[in-house]
Amino acid sequence: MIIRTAESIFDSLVDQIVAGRMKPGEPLVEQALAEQFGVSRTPVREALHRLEQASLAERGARRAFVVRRMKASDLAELFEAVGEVESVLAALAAHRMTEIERRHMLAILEEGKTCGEDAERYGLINARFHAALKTGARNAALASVLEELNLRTQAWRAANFHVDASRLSTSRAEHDAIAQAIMAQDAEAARGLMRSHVAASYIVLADILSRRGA
Amino acid sequence: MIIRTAESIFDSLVDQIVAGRMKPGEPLVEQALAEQFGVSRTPVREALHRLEQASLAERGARRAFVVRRMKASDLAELFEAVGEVESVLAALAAHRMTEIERRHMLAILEEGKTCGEDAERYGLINARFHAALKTGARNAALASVLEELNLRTQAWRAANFHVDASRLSTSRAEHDAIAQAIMAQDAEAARGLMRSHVAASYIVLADILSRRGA
DNA sequence: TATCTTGTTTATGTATACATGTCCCCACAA
DNA sequence: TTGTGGGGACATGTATACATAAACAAGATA
Repeated sequence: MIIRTAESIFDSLVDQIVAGRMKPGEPLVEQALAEQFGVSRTPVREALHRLEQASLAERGARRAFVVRRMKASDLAELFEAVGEVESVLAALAAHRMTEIERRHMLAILEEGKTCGEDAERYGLINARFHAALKTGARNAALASVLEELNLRTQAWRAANFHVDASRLSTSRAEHDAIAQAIMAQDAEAARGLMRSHVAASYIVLADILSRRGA
Repeated sequence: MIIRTAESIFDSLVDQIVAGRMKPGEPLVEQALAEQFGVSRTPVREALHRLEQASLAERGARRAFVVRRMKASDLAELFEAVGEVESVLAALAAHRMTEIERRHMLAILEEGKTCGEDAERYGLINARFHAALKTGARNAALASVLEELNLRTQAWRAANFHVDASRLSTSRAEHDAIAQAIMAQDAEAARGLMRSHVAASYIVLADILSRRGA
């Protein structure tokens, strides 16, 4: 990828952080990044500020930016927030999805069953399922909020990619249950199921992290 | 206020937009604002980008920034989002507030009853009540999300300040009901009551706006 | 008359130089 | 030994000049 604009620099940095190639605490110095990307400090500077607002970077020593460090409790709060917002979207989608959207949602899940144990491919299907709910909820403000929160969680999801893999069949079953509730237009059931779904994936992730720490 | 830094420029612009002194569609030109504030374009530029991220500004003609225009449907979505997030916070707070926090919350509401018809003073009490729930929910991620959403609604709240006034006694009763649910640790009741509470204030606001439009 | 081209205007985007601020470290004195 | 003050390094903050992109208008051409 050729880097020219501030936005592409932002995207590139997000990629590197989310993919775990830049680790928490690692310094993000304007001058160094500017030379690395072959541009001046100005666009790099803008990218770093956007990173800070996305909670992917924070101020470290000497006011310099560093890749954001997160405590375990921060991660727990973040996943709780994602779970709650996704739950709301699921509940709204239960009432608001059109017939076409419902069928589309079911088709996505069917496709997910053809993935077998291919975790990477299933991950894409998973994303499409959640995207379908986001659209079906008919609320751009909540959708943007969720995207912002997800940006933060992805740093962990990527670093601990095998969470999805270990939960693959469980996750499929949970998705089916959520879809069923939505088809029945049972908003409260959809909400509760989605909350459990997100919480379950968090628990696996937290377990992996704590084993590493131990 | 003396304007020197990018952050204070941002704050100043937020104030002017939120207070309705800058109206939707009004252009925000870097050069003009720089001269007005007595600084160079650089800090103004940074402030404008932050405004865009806060959804208070958007791109208009000639790629220039303008104060964000909102359609009625956007406003409805926004209030729905606020209502849902506040509901979640209320539900979490029902389980998590300490005894001290609960007493503090009740004290705030008692103080609200001494305001009489002083809408401005009651507005402050109102803010403190919602802030107490935000703290009591013990989730910084959700709290920051709510703050961001509220930043957007305030542009309307300020312009239509008398919404609070017209609903003063009703609002008090709703707050009492929410507090009661929280004291009883009834999360689902708190959630539902809070949702209605926000929806009710939106309905009044929308009514005022549609009368103006008519 | 319609449209395509091109110049001008107006705004943002980027590069570079300089200003400011913070933290570290070490000298030096109580 | 410890506390304190100043110099220097390093990183961000700001000012200014130049580059670029998009929209509008005027004029040439079919």
